[in-house]
Amino acid sequence: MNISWLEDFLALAFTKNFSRAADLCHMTQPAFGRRIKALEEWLGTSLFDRGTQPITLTETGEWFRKVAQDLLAQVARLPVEARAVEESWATTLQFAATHTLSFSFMPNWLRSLEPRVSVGAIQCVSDMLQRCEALMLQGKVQFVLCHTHPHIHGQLEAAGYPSIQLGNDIFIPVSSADDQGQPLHYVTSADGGPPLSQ
Amino acid sequence: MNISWLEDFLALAFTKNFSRAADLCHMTQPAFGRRIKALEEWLGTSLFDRGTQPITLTETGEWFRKVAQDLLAQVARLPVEARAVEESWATTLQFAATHTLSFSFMPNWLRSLEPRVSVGAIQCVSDMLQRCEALMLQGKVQFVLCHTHPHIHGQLEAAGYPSIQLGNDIFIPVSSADDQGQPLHYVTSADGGPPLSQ
DNA sequence: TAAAAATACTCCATAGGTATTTTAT
DNA sequence: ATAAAATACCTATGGAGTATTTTTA
Repeated sequence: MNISWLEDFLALAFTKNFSRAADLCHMTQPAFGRRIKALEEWLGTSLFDRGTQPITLTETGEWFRKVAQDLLAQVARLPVEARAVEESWATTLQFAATHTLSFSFMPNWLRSLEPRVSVGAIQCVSDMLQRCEALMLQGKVQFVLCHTHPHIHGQLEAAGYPSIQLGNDIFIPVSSADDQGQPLHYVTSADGGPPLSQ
Repeated sequence: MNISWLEDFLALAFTKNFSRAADLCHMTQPAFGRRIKALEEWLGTSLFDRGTQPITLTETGEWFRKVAQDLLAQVARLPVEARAVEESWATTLQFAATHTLSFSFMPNWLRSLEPRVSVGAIQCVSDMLQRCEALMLQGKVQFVLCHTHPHIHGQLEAAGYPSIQLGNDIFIPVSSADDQGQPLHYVTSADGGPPLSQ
């Protein structure tokens, strides 16, 4: 099956004339005829009655009209929707946190931020420390929330990811440097409470 | 866009390995890689993160998984549905009748048949005599219900379509001869009332 | 008889294959 | 060091074009 066969079909259903429809589809009449035939063979039914002049749609053809329109519309929407999904994802802040912190510290912390900063969509994966670290290094999350841990500390700092003390032994490593190596997102712990900015 | 790109995508989303997926799709790895790239370019978003081993689906890719499955299922249904439409159409008796008869004689006649014969689906076009005649000759209807008219009488009989007296000046020409020239459908007007058979 | 669709045949562009390089763990 | 993806280049097949025949009204 070829999606463009559906456009061919609609053109022919509209003009009821192979030559004219072929023009609309920027093709020659024989090429166009072959494509319609291919569609009919794939469907296993004939869509047009060639025994009349002008040609007429069979009952199946009449049914297929709506089907083809719907399918084409759906397909045309895909690139638009895909970009929308990507966009909405790009504008949500990605956090990774250890299981404990994601249930204890994080909800309270986010709630405490709200009065002072407008926090948009936030996605938080809760996982083992090791996995959080991997997500950060893969660029899948912009922030990791975890207890101090010499191992990560060292590895991330060495990889050029600064990390910031939040309170007690909780800190947030920062990732997503831009092309010039400047961090795009960061967290400060100024004046006893951490505003979030982008 | 190419429908088969969706199958490629699903294979890759499943195996998370270009070479393995290429095998599943009976292709070489470079060809397969190009097709995935083509799909991503058409969508305007990347679906896989190549910077990891094994590769991972992006968020958009995760979304596209369901979309691709749905679309493929829809497309796969088309040939089945098309045949169903054709089949149901083929088993309904096609009538054409003049406007007057379709409103006066025909309803009563059909009702009178019911007790004696099982009449399946029936489709009746109501139109001018001339158009009914055309439908019959085009094979779009199996029966025409009309008042006697020397012109049609002669033309149809000459074309090998027998016609049967129903009552008064109403008669039914019979069409749809099979390959051997035998009429497939016929109407008898035996013993004062016409049973319908196929 | 004229207009349109089907057929026969040729040719070329695109899509796939092979060989190799690059990349990530 | 190894397994996997990307790149470069070549090849071949499917699909489009041209010329012609067949059909329908």
